[in-house]
Amino acid sequence: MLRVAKVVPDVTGVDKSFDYLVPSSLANRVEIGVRVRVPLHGRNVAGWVVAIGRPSAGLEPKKIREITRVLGLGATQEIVDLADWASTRWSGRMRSLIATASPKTLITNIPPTRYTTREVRFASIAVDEINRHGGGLIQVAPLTNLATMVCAIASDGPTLVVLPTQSRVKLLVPALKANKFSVAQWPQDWAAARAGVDIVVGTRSAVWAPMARVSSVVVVDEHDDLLQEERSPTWHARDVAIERARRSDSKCILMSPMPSLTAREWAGERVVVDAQNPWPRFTLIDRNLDEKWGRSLLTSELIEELRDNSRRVVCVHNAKGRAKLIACGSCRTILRCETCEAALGQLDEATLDCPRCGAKRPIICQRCGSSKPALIKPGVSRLREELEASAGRSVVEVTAGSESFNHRANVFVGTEAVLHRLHSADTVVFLDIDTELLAPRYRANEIVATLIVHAARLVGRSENQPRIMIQTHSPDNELLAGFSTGDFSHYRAKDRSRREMLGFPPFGSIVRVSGAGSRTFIESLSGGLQLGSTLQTFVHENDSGLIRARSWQEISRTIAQAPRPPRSRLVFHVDPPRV
DNA sequence: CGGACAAGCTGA
DNA sequence: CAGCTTGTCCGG
Repeated sequence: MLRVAKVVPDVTGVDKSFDYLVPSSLANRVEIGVRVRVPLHGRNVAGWVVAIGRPSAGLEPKKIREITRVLGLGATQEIVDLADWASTRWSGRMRSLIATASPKTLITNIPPTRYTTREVRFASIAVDEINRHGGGLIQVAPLTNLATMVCAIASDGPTLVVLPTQSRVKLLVPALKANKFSVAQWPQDWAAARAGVDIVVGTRSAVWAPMARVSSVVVVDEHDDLLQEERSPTWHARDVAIERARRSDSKCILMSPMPSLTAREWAGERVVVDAQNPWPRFTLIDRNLDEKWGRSLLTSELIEELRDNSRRVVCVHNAKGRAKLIACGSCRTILRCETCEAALGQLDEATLDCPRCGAKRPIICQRCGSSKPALIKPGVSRLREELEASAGRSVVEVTAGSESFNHRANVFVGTEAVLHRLHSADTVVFLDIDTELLAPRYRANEIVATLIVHAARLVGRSENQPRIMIQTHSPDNELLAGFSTGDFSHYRAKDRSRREMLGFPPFGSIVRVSGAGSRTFIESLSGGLQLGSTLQTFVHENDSGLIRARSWQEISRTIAQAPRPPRSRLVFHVDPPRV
């Protein structure tokens, strides 16, 4: 019986596999996942072997060409299968997923394995408990020592650790090595990871690392949206980790000080709270109470803090992409959507509309009934000068773009980048958390939580009464209230029921469709709705649009089966971080 | 994607 | 009808 290798070409725009004969000279090197060179349409292209089997039906045997060369190692059977699942889950192409798992340079040899045997077994009560559950969610404190916990997990077998940022990878790797574990940093130590080491560590792409054996897959700060790929396919490292562990019968351990709803739903009863280090002290500042309400970001409490020369203060103000807020002209309440609480935008003279869920209502304040709106747009250009004037000491501006700045200064102001660029502070002040909180994203809450976790870590090492100050017009917001009381149960219940009602993930699935032909494509879907379908569609003016359904399976099936309009180039963003 | 090829258009 | 553009299809 004729056997062929199915090859996915490494060519953009080609989304299928092609059959090739395996010449006997290469027979011992051609296996699932390897990178090969093949003739395709008169060109020689690289690609990956994704299966070995019988030729596709209807293909004339004499048309089948031979693999030209084996270039090097790529993915493994496990990763190819996982990529196949993910390409369905996020309606994307195999190519980008397998490429993520492959080495950036040609690698042909696997070095010897380096599993160490240790006399010391690292212990952690939380890890022991999560191991008894066979994996789950560890709700850590923001300052929990990560290396200790990973050492305990890795005492149980080869471990894959996924972190949101490169800076945390760089901190963790030496700490693990210091404890005599063999560590491969992804992606630079690709060969070592593939061969087998105690711990593989990397950012989100590491979840695709081919490894000889895995006994635990750990996702650190699983709430962080950096774990999701922005471009299509919009795979999320947390979800890939869960599936990878499930398929390989290993443990998936999610860690976060502010677990996402998805993680909590997945874990169910398998939650361990590790709260050895508490959160820093939170102060909510109600901007509504300030005399110069709505104009100045400088509340009296902030000014008091700035004038205390013993404190190193970091002010966070996300100026980029900030939306205008509409407030009530008489009672000063921010006009919000009654359904989902996002800040409303103004559609025309008389109508407000919700950029998050699409609800519309006349301009009437939900609190006092006034129909007189007022626009708030806090000035940003003079913010640093204003702070400096109030503080009576120099204030340094830090942005993602600013090359160097004076680290010895003691008051800083910047966008959220300031939280990453500095290493210590006594106080972090969120000058205006509302623009984040009320942003038209269904995960706005989680993004705010991520910012506050960063802040907690920044002040974490302070010996000088670390604190986080949050200026807001919405002090009753459940999330903010949760931070100030330490009790998030109310927030979680509300967040869950709101998302369930609106059908947002994980209680439903949303796809943004863009690219040529998306309008036609979406309209054809809504035309042929079948009985029992939960599909909803919406087309924007710019021809991109949304498809929603009760599950990603229904979304995936619909996208796969629906005919593509001619000349279309559709791009799907499934369950993206922002809609 | 990018090459092949067919169909459509133009000017002599 | 050669020479060119535009659109569609297909690759093993």
